Amino acid sequence: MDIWFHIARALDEKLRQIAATLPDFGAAFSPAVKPSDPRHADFQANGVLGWAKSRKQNPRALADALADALRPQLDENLVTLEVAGPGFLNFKLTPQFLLRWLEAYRTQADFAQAAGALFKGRKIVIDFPSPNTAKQMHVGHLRPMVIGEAIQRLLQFCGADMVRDNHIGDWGTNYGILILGIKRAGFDLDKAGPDAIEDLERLYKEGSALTKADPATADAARQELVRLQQGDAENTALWEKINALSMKACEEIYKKLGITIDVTLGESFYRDKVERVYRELQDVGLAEEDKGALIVWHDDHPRFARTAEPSQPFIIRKADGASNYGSTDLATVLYRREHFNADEIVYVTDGRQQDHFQQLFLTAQKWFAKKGYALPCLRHVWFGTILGEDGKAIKTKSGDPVKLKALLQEAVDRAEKIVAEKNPDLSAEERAKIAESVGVGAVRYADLSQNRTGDYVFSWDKLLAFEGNTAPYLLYAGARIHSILRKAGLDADDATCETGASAFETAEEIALARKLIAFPSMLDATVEDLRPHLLCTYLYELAGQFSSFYNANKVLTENAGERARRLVLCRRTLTVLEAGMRLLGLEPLERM
RNA sequence: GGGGGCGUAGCUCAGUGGAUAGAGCAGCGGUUUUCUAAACCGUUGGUCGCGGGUUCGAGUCCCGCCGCCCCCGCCA
Repeated sequence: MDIWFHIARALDEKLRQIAATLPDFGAAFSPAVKPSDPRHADFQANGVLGWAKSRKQNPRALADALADALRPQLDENLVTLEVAGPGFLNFKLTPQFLLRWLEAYRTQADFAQAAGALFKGRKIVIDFPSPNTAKQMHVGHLRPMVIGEAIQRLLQFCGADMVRDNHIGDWGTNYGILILGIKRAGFDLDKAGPDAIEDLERLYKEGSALTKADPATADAARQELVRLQQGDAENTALWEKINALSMKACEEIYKKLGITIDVTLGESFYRDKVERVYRELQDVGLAEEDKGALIVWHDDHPRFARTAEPSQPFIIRKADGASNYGSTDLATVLYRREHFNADEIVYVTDGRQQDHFQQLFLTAQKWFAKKGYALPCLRHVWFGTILGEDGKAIKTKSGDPVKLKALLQEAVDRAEKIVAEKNPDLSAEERAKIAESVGVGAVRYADLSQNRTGDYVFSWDKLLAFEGNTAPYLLYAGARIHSILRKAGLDADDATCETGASAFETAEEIALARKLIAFPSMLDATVEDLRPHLLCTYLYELAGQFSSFYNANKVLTENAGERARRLVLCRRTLTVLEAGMRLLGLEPLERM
């Protein structure tokens, strides 16, 4: 019998094959194998119940028949099968199976190779973090960065060929407002100091307030944008300087958060590519002029049809002739298809843009179909909003949101204090490194560990928590394993210490081993809907199982077989824990 | 009005139609001459917003309400 990497999938496949040969089942039967509550089994198949019901047969009898047919193919020294309750098939893995699995899949490379079959060779362009430039990053910018980075790492781990494209907002209305503000204030960008980004932000904020209060100013700002988009020399020069300043500020944050970016092709990159969009969409009869704007209706859609009330057209060119994000996003889909040969495009943005992306995807779909272009799979991976104390989205207009730079610095400072207290013997250099990993990791993990579709209220305590389901808890478990290996004088890469392992015996050993073999099923679930918090939950539970094991079972004992098998558990926990943490963007530590 | 999200322990949140709904924090009580106590163990705490329905089985699916947040023509 093989030691399958993906146990649930293998059992599911076996049950399907057997069922196809049985008179009461057939090829249409779906076993529905999934990880089980460990109180009952390791994996369970529930498919028999629904199948029996729809055929008005006794589920228990059918389950027995299926189990009896499969059992001869299973080595009972490795996996046992029982029928329980109304007709659950319960698979229990023996301690021997657990050990053999952990011996078969040792290194991060083994795991990556096994997982890499999922998206083998698939070209995926991921659009993140894509901020609007010319503003300093605040806590509201945290989510697209940390969620996007985790997702791109997950997809790559699963074998995808990634292009990380930072689609910055460098061509929109915000530039009109900012350019107007700079001109009116007589602000000289060449003489700007190191905090120039703060000045720009102030000018933008003032300008933004003015445009809301005064229609004439709003119009003036739009005119500045039109002039920029038409290539006006003065505005272009200003635009370039603003960009340079804001890119510099962003890159500092990207570096701190370990954000991977391959190309930065912002909206401005598509300024000479939107004409083709206007032309082709009109040629194929998708776009039409309405009140001076160019718009697309989707009459086959209940909300985006021209007859819908209220109407919600997809605007791809504004009445003043300027492009908007409809135009640039369409041009971007085409470019990603033609230039990057994308099989799939993943957009990581705020959930408030769901309508926009639905309209974008519908439009691209019809446009590509009419022109005979191959349509990439388009996915919108959206996330909830970080809210201010007032329960409203954090925005510049609602006061001064906490700057991301300051938040991260505060996190690192707090972590450093704790490191100094817990481990005073460390060098200043190592203390700083640990504080960086713990502090930044805590902020990032606090965001990632929540279901991405929910909103949450910003709070220092939440983002700077160091206890419970947090990054430091995971980092600490890893550091302890390194500590054991150090104590035993073992090289982390040398597996010879695992030789001669005896079968797992204690409840803690078995619980930890079971958690480890659940990694592939967890990865499936995480990648299916791209929900990093499932990985967080898993790692937290894994670290918890390890901590219980560590406290109850001494690893470095005199009994050679016991010591070897516990080292297998330690080393495999380290492999999975560190691989998982890196997928989330956390930097594992050897001591803390 | 239409669409989306959220509502689970005092607080913050997990929960793939499956067996007795779980964590953390807070509270209470323990564990260290032994591989890092940033830890571990025990314990208190529940009308899963309300009402129907589907199902062998519903926190989970469907319908109707209630509450909060977000989006709905020239912002992105």
